[in-house]
Amino acid sequence: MSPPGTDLRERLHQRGLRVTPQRQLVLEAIDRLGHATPDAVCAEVQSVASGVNLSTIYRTLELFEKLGLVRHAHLGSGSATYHSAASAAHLHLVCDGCGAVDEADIAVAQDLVGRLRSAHGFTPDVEHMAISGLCAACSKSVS
Amino acid sequence: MSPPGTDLRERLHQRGLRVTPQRQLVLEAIDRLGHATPDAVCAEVQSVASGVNLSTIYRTLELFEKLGLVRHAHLGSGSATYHSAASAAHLHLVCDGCGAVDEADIAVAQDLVGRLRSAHGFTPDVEHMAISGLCAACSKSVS
DNA sequence: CTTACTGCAAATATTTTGCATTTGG
DNA sequence: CCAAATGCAAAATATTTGCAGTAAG
Repeated sequence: MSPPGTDLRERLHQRGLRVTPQRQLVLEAIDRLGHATPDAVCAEVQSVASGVNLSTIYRTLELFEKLGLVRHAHLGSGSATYHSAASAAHLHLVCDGCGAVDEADIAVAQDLVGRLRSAHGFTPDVEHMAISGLCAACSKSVS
Repeated sequence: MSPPGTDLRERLHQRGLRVTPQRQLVLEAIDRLGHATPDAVCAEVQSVASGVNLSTIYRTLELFEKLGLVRHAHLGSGSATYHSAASAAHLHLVCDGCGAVDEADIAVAQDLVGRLRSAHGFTPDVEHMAISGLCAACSKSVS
């Protein structure tokens, strides 16, 4: 295992980009948070260091996505959330009732993926999928 | 078949709400457009009548959703899009490459729905699902 | 040194809200 | 008439951008 940050250094240097403390902080924050909106990343970063501007967070996340370090998904009406690309691929289950976000293994979508491919020629991006509905707890309270 | 607009009248009257020209125009616009953002609905309405305020469009769409006349889905990063609830239920396939929106029968998700129910106790809202990926045309151009 | 990067403030875009006026029933 | 609905303008959010100063390599 390479020490943390090594991957970031390499990917940035390859393209003639620079390793800044802000970029390292953002990447660490994402790893710690799991899923997070740009705003949440900003708050998390500021709890460690003095302060990183929100614009920089946005620009950094966009860059990281281009570099393949993070991915984003749209969970409902709010902001997009970002998560480390290193973490296992998963589906997002967003509860309309309580807003909780659960994760499901992408294997549960295998059948769907196959059907969309053959019937529509469409190649779904399962990691990016957000599925809304009602979680176990909220299903009960409705019925 | 009842004449168009009858359904709207009934549902509004039932709740002591009023039938206004704006509400009729919005419903007609949604029917004509298929899928549309609030902004697009506004433009479509204004192409027929003189003008309906955007705030009114938002308030009207929210009301219609409560009444079960329309539904909305989040297709990618942009605004939510609304469509008639009367039209057949479907999944939205959004191409990351060209932005095209295709529709798939909800039957293709039957397996996924069952798995999420049994494994997570989660009841997905298939109509609301937006699936991103690459359409047939864009898949080719990438490879 | 060179130029990529950051912070800041202003510009955009999107959706919501308060309130005076209009209007459906 | 009277409560509901609309228009308008302002507020709240979310995201992007121009630019001058800072700092990585």
